[in-house]
Amino acid sequence: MTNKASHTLILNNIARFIDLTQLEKQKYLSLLTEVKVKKKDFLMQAGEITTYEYFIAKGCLKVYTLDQNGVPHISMFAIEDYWTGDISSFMTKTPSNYYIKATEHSELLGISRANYDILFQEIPKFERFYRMLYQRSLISYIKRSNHGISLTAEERYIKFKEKYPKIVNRVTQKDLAAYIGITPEFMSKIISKVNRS
Amino acid sequence: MTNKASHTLILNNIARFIDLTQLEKQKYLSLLTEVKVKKKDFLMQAGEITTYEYFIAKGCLKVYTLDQNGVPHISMFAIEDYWTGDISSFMTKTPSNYYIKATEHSELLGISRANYDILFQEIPKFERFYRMLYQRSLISYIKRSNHGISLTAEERYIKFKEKYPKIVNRVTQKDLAAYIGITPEFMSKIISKVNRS
DNA sequence: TAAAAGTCTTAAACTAGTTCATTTTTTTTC
DNA sequence: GAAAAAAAATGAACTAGTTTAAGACTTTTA
Repeated sequence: MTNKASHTLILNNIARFIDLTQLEKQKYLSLLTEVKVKKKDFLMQAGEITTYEYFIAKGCLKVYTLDQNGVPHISMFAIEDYWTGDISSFMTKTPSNYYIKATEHSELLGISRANYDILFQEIPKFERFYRMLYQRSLISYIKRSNHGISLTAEERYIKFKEKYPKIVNRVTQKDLAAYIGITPEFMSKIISKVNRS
Repeated sequence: MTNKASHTLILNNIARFIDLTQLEKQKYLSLLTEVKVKKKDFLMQAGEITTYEYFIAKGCLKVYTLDQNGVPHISMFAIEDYWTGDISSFMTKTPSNYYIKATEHSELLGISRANYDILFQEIPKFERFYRMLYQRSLISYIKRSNHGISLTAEERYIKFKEKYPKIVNRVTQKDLAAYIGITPEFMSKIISKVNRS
């Protein structure tokens, strides 16, 4: 993937919510850093203070925590045209509880915390962009937190397939289980049951 | 509660993130509507398009959905100094799935969708305010959705008590169960177990 | 391309949480 | 302040999801 392709992708993503002049586009792109992550490599690990937020131009990553027993719980899968990172660590400058690992070779555009602050000073329109981006994420996390406490595992799996048809076949069943919040064994049973019926 | 008290409260809430001039404060307050809700009355019901977002000056409300079986699932309890509503319905102008009911006599300040749009035109600083407000909410919902799939009911109850000590004694056990995501019977068992130990 | 490592499946025994039914306690209402 | 309604407690029978273990299949690596 050339520079150009990832730049087009991120500018289109931003154009959903705000219009930028040519100059603003150039300024914005100049604040970004290109990052490549090989499959199975970490973009970040728990304990670190996250100094970047990322846009995914290509690839797939999983964002997860490990509980007291070392069991992983996946917060999100991030694919092309998604944003990821640990917004809590990024904003509060405190150590993260999250790991972000590439499940495929991935190409990202990152913005540092310093540049994120500069961005709002130089192009205040970005307050609106992030206001709308966070608003949308909020809506989907509110829904997800409700599903977590009100639906059965089978219902959560069916919802996931409906909402993320592109992701469901791109990740392992084990990772899907860690996202749905069940054991891989039970995930296996659910999938064979749902496919049977 | 006088006008003044609720105005002071909401202006302080906003001052956490942005500074307003006297004129801006007046302009902002002029865009708000006072609403009172009696205990057990609805602020809104599923099926309606939500045209207001609310700041709670006094009281306590529960935001919940009903599932296929008519079982309630509480998304949040909103008390003084919190914001509430259905951000999804409010933004997309589509019918809500949520009910909001006062569990105590409550006094709110509401902003209509029309005034919300005017607000950003007249005082663009509010983009920043909402960017930061949504960012914070997002952080706490990301955490909550993780807890829903990774913690036991007892652990979720203990976390809730730690995070919301002011709310835990203000709502019924039944509503707490609907928030934690378990039956009232099992909530009762957990509470007697936790208090015993 | 063989070996190693990881993933998926299946099944039996187990546990966290539900359901249903009944009684006691607290809150609401007239 | 008595009666009615709602909330909380308790217990027995049940079910969704876990644990442990073992074998089959697939992917990665040298």
